[in-house]
Amino acid sequence: MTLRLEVAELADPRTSCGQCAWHALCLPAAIDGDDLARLDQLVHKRRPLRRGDVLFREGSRQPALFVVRSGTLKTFTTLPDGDTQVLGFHLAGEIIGFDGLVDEPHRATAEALEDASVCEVPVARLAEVAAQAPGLQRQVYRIMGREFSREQAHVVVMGRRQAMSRLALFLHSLRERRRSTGHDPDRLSLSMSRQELANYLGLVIETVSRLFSRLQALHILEVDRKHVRVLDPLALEALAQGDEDARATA
Amino acid sequence: MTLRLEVAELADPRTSCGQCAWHALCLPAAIDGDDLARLDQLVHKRRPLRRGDVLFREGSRQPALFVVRSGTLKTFTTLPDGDTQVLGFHLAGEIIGFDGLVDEPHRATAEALEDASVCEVPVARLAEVAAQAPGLQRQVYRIMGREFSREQAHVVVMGRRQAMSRLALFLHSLRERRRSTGHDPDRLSLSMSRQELANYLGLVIETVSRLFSRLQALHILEVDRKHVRVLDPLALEALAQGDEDARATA
DNA sequence: CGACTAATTGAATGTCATCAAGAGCTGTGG
DNA sequence: CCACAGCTCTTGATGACATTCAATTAGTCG
Repeated sequence: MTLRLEVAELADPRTSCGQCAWHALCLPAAIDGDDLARLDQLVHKRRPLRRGDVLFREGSRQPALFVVRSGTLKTFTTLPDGDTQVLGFHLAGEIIGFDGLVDEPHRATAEALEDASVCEVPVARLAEVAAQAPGLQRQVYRIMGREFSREQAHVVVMGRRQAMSRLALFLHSLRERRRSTGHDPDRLSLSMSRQELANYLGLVIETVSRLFSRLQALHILEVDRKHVRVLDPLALEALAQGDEDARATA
Repeated sequence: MTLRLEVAELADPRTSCGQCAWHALCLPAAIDGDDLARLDQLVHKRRPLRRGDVLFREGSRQPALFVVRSGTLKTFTTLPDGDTQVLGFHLAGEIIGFDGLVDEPHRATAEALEDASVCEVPVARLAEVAAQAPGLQRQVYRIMGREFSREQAHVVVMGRRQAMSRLALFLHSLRERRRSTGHDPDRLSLSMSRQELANYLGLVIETVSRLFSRLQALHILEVDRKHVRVLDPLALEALAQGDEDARATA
């Protein structure tokens, strides 16, 4: 049974943690029995989101974590001058909300890029249960470390000074995420707009558009709006590392 | 008694958590009595570092957090092509090591930029104690959220497309950190090299050097090697927001 | 079908990287 | 103490690449 086949189940708000497809990546990994039952109870909302819906807003206090069950969300922050910075795109299986963990208001706004569903886990009660379930506690730490690394990866992407390298690195990370969830890594669906992607990468929309065109001309990608097919992963890797004259190798 | 006067105390490896100047920012905040004593015991190493010493290395497994007591460290990661990316500069009072929290190897290397001292907190035993001390548990979460926000701030800096804006934003954040520890926010000491700063900002060293010269010519800064004096904070703010023609307002 | 938004493409400008040289520190040994 | 080597940092000239401005096309929704 692959993950792909479980879309219907993922959309069902009544699925318990024990049955959920994301079990291994999520909080309940490594716990069972009574602890699992308690966790299941405190995950009190499994709410559906429509495109554009806001899950939490900058400045709000709402100490909760959200597990993305299906769909994609973005998080972004607003600067004093009104500009925004996209901080991340969050695919199914990922967990967001660490920025407003305790007492601190959220520094980011989370918005659905497409129809999505999430589980809400109140931090206060999570902490209670975790205190009595060492396995859960470890898993909370593990996931935090994972999300922390994801942030660092974003910094690495933005640290590249060649626009092509940034986009290639981003596409590479998307491939990895697809692979880790059992999907075809060469078929990517970009749920964000060009504008949002450009912002995430620290570029302007025209540059991103041109890069996609160039990757298509080089027969490295096949681009159709939001659907991208990776024809030459090796060339993409080369570009990610800054080999500006990478040609299609296939 | 200001924090400035406690340098000697900070350097003393025998200082207990309860007496430490960073008490309020660190793990022991909001706990006391027996819990504090237990925490104190598990913080088993208070080791001094010399410039260039490596605290932990990329790929190593060593589930521990490190509290910077004095001095400055940098964390960086190495890319497949050998390039490095500086991920952060960590001043006294900050806590590092979240990227290798559980089971996962560290993705970053931590190195002292100057003589420094840190407390090491083994994660496994921290979790044990935290399970019995809700206040400590909350504090762990709080600090994680704080460090998470710091990472996001780095992304925001790199998201700016004007080099001047990035540097100004960085200097602004340094001022904030100075202020929050009770120091004069207008006297900054850059413990990192120009190269490391440039890398952190996603720029090359020459650009950073030119920016400092320009800020000095505009009478916004007074720069002497690693010592920077902020003459015009308002102009700096303006530059951070992208007002390219900010002039000294003082 | 028509209005609106998103994305692409083109031409010109500007900013930052690159290449290169020189100045300023730092440390070492005679 | 000074001389010299090695390093970091600064400054200048040039060019590449991303941004900006502008126009067109494609796609979406009423």
